[in-house]
Amino acid sequence: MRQADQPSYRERVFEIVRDIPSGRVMTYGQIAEILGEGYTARTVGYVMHGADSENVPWQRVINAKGGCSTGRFTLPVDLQQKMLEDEGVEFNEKGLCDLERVRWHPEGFGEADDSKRKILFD
DNA sequence: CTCGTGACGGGGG
DNA sequence: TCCCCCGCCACGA
Repeated sequence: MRQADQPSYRERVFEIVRDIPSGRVMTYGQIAEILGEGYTARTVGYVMHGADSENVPWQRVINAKGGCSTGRFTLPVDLQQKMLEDEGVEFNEKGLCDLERVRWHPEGFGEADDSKRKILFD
């Protein structure tokens, strides 16, 4: 089971993903930045590759453009987008969603209050 | 041990 | 605005 003192690289990522509430999303890079210590968007994506067999809401992790990066194989983009739309996330005709609106900020990291962000454009 | 790969990201053309 | 290229790092062959 556990590799003794193995910090379980994958588990770190899943722990954060499980904390993402329905209707919200996080990007690969965002998760990598929070974990730090050698984690990059690239590696987080690698970990998420096997997330479908884990007990995590993998569909809530998308790329920095606001779209789904699945589809190459394993899982179709349409499925992930459909699942997110089912949670209330809206996508435009380009298959992108408004990250400023649906991005989830874990407690203790950066600003959890996205209500202030709107002032920047007002 | 070395080499290539990938559910990414961001800068430049 | 869209497309291409290079950098990042854990993993498997």
